[in-house]
Amino acid sequence: MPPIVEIRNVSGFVGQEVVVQGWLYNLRESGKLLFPLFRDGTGIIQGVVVKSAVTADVFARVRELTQESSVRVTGKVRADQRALGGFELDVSDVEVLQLIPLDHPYPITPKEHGIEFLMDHRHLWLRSVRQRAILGVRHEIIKACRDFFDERGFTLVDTPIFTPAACEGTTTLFEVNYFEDKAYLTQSGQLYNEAAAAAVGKTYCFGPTFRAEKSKTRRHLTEFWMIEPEVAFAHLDDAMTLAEELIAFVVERVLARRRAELKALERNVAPLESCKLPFPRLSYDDAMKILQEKGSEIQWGGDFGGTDETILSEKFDRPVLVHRYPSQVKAFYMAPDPARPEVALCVDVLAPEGYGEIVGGGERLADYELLVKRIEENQLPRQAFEWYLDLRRYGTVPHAGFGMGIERVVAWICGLEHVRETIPFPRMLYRLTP
RNA sequence: UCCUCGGUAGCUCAAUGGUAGAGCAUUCGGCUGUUAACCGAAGGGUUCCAGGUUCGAGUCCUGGCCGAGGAGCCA
Repeated sequence: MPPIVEIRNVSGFVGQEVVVQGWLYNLRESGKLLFPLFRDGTGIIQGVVVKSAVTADVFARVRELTQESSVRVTGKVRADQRALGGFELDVSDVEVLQLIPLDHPYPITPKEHGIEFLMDHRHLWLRSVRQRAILGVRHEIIKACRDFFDERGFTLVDTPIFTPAACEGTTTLFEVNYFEDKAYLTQSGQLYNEAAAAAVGKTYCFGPTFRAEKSKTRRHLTEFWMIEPEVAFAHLDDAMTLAEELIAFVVERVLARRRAELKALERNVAPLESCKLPFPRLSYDDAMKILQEKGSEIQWGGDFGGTDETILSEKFDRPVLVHRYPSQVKAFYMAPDPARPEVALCVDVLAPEGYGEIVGGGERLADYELLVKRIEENQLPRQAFEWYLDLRRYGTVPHAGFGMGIERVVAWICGLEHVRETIPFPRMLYRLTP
């Protein structure tokens, strides 16, 4: 039996008989010729079936193949200028694993579809060229993040998904029954990261996070993945440097290894290629001046809206770091600036091209008394945070970190309109299936 | 939660209150190099649901369901 070959590897088998296992992507016909397109998850290759060269049985089997029917195809690989990938398969035999019947055909045709239809068929939509490209870039981004931290001596410490209380107290949590108790799905691993940082020095976690906010925009999911580093003895500037180096590393990695996917997505790579270090840094105060000059209604003390973020990011050709927001708009655990206690030692990174905030973080409040005060001011249940206060009772040190939302990074790097395409099975305000 | 828009063939969409249509997909026929193939023919409808107005409703009115875009909030 000829070797089973992945389509992406056929170039090494020119002139040889191989077996390709996959699905029928499309079928064109011209008289006594059939041009079936096969895909196997690694690529697409066009088969050629000449009526006079195969048995009537093989010809008939290929001719009646329906879209996405599963097959095992035997044929000889041939280089051909006319073929899309440069290679074709001269089919000699086809084993049909499943012929999808005509009375319930594969629903996603190679033509246009609306978003509701596609989202309802997300489990099948993933098979399309475009979605596969996005999955590939997402994989590369996650791998790059992990490599970045691993190469710098960080230890991955997983944080829990069931949590007893709000991490930040500001956003809405998903509540679940936990035997006789209530539990909440995590909205950030950060508080646990701070414990881990005191254990291993440099840590990061990577996992799903949940927000029960009724946000309905192109930037929001109710379940999304976040990578969160936390470093003991680090200050705001260290966190900012770490964040910009991470982003630059990820972009460079995708450009180096996923050009084909970016091309399939018709992504203009010029804006990505300009993402060189260092990134511009802007204080909240300076950002405010820019926004007010541009006619924004925003007043000092308020957080930026989506339009404000777009105005700011359009001023630069690479991500911009905005630091020292007013404490009142930031979480209780943010350290105040000793020089100006009304602002927090925090940073947001805004992606270019209007993609908005991809990173949020900063220096944490290390002082026990101040942290107690902030917990009380925010009317958070003190008891739930006793373990967190322990971190300030037993050898507290300055420390800083941030969280980076993977889906927004994928959307930006791929140049997508909406984050719903960046995650295999998006969970949104009005979308829980499939 | 609020604002705006939408729901008609498998899909994408048309249709002054007056016979429900097109393109694509599907099936059949034609073509020995097709590239979202092309050419010809055919089949395909509970117009989201429930009421109401009208001689007559896909179209107008009321309520509901579902979805999309945006706002606020966030990554």
